Amino acid sequence: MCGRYVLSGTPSELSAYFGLQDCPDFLPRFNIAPQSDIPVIRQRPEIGLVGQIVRWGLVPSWAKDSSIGAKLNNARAETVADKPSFRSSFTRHRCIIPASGYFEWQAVSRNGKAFKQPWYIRPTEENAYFAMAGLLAKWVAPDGSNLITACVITTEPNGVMTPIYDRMPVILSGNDIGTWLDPVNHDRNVLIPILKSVADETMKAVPVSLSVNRAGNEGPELIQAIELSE
DNA sequence: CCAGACGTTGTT
DNA sequence: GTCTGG
DNA sequence: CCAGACGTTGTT
DNA sequence: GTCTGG
Repeated sequence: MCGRYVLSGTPSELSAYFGLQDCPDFLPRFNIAPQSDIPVIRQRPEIGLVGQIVRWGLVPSWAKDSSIGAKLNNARAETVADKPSFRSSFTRHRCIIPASGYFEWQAVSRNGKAFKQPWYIRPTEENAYFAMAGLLAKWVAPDGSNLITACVITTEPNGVMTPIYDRMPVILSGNDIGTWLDPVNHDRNVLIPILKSVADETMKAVPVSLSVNRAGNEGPELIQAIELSE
């Protein structure tokens, strides 16, 4: 899955990489947790690609209160087009969630004890970004205010992720990014097939320290590779 | 028909 | 809003 | 995702 | 065990 990630670049770097027409300000983050405000990329008709800050944790428009968002950090690619919580977002409100990399926890046994080893997964290419496939939803609070939220779509693991975990975020590349973001594209026969695990060569995984476990911790040391002891 | 759920993950 | 269960 | 709390009453 | 907060 994808429950913690990194976006360490600046708005101008992100704009240059993805060709954004506009991007709000944001700070570099090394430990982004669900319920955080995050930058996403969407396509505006007549304008092009733009950045926008939304909350991670999808709140569907029909929700009675926003608490359901705490559960909807991810959506499964296999069912996203059909589930009531995601269906309309899949048809109309797709986005890219840009990431410098993401974390995954590997269940291991060390000295006979269950233990979770965190890994950092980043693009093979330096200074590149992952374009994670995401969904958006707008929820209107009882007081009339709007809440825009997002979730990350997950799929089966590729060869890099299989030893670590049995799910991974959908990462789009090349033409698939434009196809996914095109707001007039409502064809599930086109959209569903691009939600596959990305090629092994595009990513590398390194083990990192347990510091990342605590969501309040921040800083580049969180993505520093460590030596694994037996 | 109305009522109630609507999700993923991991763990048992 | 829309689907499932009763 | 993981970490940490999980409660009421009354007093400061 | 389950929910909330980060």
